[in-house]
Amino acid sequence: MGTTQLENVPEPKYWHLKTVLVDALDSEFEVGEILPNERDLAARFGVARATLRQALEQLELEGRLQRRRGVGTTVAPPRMGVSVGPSSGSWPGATGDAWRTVGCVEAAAPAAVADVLGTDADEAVHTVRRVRSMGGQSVATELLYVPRASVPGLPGDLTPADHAPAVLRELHAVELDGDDRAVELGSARAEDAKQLDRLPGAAVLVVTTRYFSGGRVAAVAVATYRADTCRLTFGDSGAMEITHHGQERHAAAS
Amino acid sequence: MGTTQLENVPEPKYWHLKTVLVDALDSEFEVGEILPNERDLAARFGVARATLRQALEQLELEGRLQRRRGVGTTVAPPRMGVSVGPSSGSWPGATGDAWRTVGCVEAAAPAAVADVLGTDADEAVHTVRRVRSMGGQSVATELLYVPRASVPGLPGDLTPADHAPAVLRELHAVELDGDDRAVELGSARAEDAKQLDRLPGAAVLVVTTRYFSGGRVAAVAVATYRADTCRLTFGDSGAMEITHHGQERHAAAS
DNA sequence: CAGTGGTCTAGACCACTCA
DNA sequence: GAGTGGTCTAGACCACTGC
Repeated sequence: MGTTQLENVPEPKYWHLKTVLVDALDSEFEVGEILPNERDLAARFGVARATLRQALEQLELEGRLQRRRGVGTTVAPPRMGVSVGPSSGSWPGATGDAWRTVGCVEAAAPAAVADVLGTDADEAVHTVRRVRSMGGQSVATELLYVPRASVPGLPGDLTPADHAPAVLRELHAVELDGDDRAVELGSARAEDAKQLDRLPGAAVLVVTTRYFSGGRVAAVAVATYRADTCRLTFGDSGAMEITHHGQERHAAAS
Repeated sequence: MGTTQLENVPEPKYWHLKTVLVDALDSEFEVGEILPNERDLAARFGVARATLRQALEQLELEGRLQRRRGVGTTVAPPRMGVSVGPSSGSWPGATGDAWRTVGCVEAAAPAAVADVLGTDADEAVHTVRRVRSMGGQSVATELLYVPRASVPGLPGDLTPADHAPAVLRELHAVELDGDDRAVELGSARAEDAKQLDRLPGAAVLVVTTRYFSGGRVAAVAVATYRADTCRLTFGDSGAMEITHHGQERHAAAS
């Protein structure tokens, strides 16, 4: 037959929608500009709102859009480059680091963390919560787990206000042999989402850092970064520090 | 009034569903076991299929589930730890690295890449495509961009089969000053998705590596890793290499 | 209060895998 | 061809923001 198989693999509508929207974003919109609302956009493209939303969700995941309930959808600025190490041989909480301590409790760590620390699953560890801000917005939250055995000199009677500083101070007295990092995709738990100004379940990059001392894991930090707004940079080697503020975005051909 | 505000913040159904499913996964299912189909699950929980799917999607994103069209939904194994550097001062394609070269073309790089390389937007660069496998499945694809200026000794007449090896060979003759990495969230383009055995749009971790030589960026690699199955590890410092094969998963309390 | 994005429903059809 | 997940629709209501 003469059928030339023009479109045997019709791509999904939301996928095509995405490319149309990306083109529009690149050519007709400025950063911070507000898009028409979802109902209007869906009508304009002749699709159901759910389909339009599927496209918007992916674009938000890719850091191209920012949506806020009750407000609207805006064009997002390029992702920020956030340095996550190596820490050049220093403990967290060293003077001048990018984190702000917001509290500290003593409680059992999650099973996965206790596993890495080598502590018992129900053993209480110092848990310091910290927040990292850049450009006026919170980009990450962190839980730093420090077993009691790693800070033997810590006094027993501490006011809540003194707890976190004391743990960090004791930590700095320990010799740090090195550290180790892993990055994976996660979704924000309710508590983290709140501090990151996102909804629960939002995509986050989870950075797990192991701090070694005396051949053991002396502390573990689990940091969750907003995946929509952050690009994590690992400044290995003594190479130049270019901050890459490209005018263009990822726009590879399919 | 005596109303004690029992549930002023009703969490979404899909969110609650997720926690129920995670508990079930942890207690009643084995890795690789196949779940009931979506229509049955939705009926069992008394929700619409779309709502059930919203929960499954997040669990798949978190690497807890694996869904395959025409087959079913299975319980995923823990994420693989994949080492992504630092490269200990060696170029890509060194003997013994984890990648398999699948082709090489000479074409204009995406704008974002040309920006980093410092080449003209329409300047053709050598583009080597590679694939990384672990445990019998493809976990990442990579495009390595090498400007002509970085491999001046490359002969002009190359068969397609010789192209990639020749580029890598020339590269190895260049002195490598250091490298640099950034990680961000992306979604798989059609071509990458195919090689990763995922659907287009699947969540991926994009690792951008800059290779420095002579004070310039001599090459750039853009690698996309399956976000559902991979945990990227950065083995900084000479610290011990623990491969962390925890029996327990992330299970932090809300 | 009007307008926004977030959640949810109850269907339908399609693309794919495998027996 | 039966059964699976993937896409899509046309509604509805809710939670939140800001005027």
